[in-house]
Amino acid sequence: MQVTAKIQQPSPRAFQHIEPVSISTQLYRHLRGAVIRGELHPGQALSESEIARQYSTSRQPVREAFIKLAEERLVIILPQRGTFVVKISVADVLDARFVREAIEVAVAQEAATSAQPTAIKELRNLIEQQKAVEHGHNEEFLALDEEFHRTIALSVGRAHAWRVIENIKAQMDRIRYLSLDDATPLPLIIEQHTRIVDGIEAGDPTTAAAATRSHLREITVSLPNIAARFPDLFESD
Amino acid sequence: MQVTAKIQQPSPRAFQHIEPVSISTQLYRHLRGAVIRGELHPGQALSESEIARQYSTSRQPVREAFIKLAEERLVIILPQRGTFVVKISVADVLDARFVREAIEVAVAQEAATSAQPTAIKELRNLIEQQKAVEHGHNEEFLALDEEFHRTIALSVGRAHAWRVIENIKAQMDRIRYLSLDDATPLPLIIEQHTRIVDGIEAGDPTTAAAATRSHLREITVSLPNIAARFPDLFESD
DNA sequence: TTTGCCATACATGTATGGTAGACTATCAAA
DNA sequence: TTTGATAGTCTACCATACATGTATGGCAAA
Repeated sequence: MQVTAKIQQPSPRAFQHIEPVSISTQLYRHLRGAVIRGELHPGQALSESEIARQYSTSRQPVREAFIKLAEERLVIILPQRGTFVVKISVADVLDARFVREAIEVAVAQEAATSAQPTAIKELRNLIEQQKAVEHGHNEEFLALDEEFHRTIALSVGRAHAWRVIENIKAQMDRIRYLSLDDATPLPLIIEQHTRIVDGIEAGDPTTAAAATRSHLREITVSLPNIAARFPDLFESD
Repeated sequence: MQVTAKIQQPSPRAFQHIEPVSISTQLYRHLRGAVIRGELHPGQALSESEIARQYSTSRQPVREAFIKLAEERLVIILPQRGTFVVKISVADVLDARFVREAIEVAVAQEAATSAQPTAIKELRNLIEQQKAVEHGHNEEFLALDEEFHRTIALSVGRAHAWRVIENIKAQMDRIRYLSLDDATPLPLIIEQHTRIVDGIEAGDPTTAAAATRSHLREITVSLPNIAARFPDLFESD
């Protein structure tokens, strides 16, 4: 007799495959990075066929990459007119920052009450790596910075929360790349990171929250200056 | 002599057009609603060609609608295998709820300090409409519920925050549609809404925050029961 | 000079055919 | 009974052609 497993649907396998990254996904990642790093300028027109030529592919994968970028508000698709890198909006960045603060503060509080020692060790380690970044290697620092924040979120199992933050960060990182040299000094950022971990390790949600809050408010200081320095890259709002 | 306006980029017009909604966008909205309402069952396979036939269009718009749904984690696209309505994951819903609480609590606090009287009037009005919903017309109530939360966010200019919540809500609403009849009683929800507005009107961020928090925690009570009642619709995690 | 029409080029949107990979059913061999 | 090979059929992915709306420059008329 056969045990008939009730297969209600041709549902996806539990096993994961080594995902073959499609062309459209590769394009998406590539273009996303270029927009965030400012290599593609806010306001610049992107052409499906032009990019298809550049990457020796057809328009379709490019088009699908555009759709994903548009979902993330990094480009805007105007039907029958063109696709453009969205200009940065001061109001939008501040709104995004607000959301990020709300989420990360909540995550920090949670971490302070339930983070494992291994996670704290990992965070300390990341801070050491941040200290070791040589002057001028800002991109390297940005990667470590992102990993720091991600580690906190994942340490308390908040993968979804991190996914949301990841999108929001894209908008904020565009600002950081504009002011790589004269933004908040790295030692100050590192000190703020240290205070956050201190709060978490001490099991003190209030301190961890406050440290996270003040850390994430740095951008509100530099943003107006940057907007004034690069008026062409910003929405006139 | 001609005044040459410096047109630096072929940037998009400031004027908005009446957007001609593309087929792929229509499909996206349609399918999104169907997934949230549970008309398309978690785990169910969707086929590009099948849906294209149903809506008398080609596969391409369907495909692009799928991509947007996948970005929202409502479907999962497995290359060369199929596209499936994602099963509901208890852990994911709880994680989404966590994020939503973080954002909406922050918004409520802000509203308590800076909401305009017209906004409060609008909120009171929405509550009255909620009271007027006849027994059994739950979909109508859900729409008013969504408008209530959106109104709070927009009253303090947090459009971006609302956009994030809108995505998150999709996951949570799938649960609500599963338990339309025996979920939290409507009068209780209305009372919670009232407490939130009371806090906002009183200019008391602490009360507004607390009211929002407990309101958004309702789902944690009903979720386990629902998951136990519809095991097929949930990820086994 | 200004205005309005129109040809042209270019944009995204849609339709369709082909390809490679993944699953299933079938059947032969052990 | 179990295993393995294979043909057939499904899928998403990509390439290409066509449809349709938009921007623009030239040119004739006012």
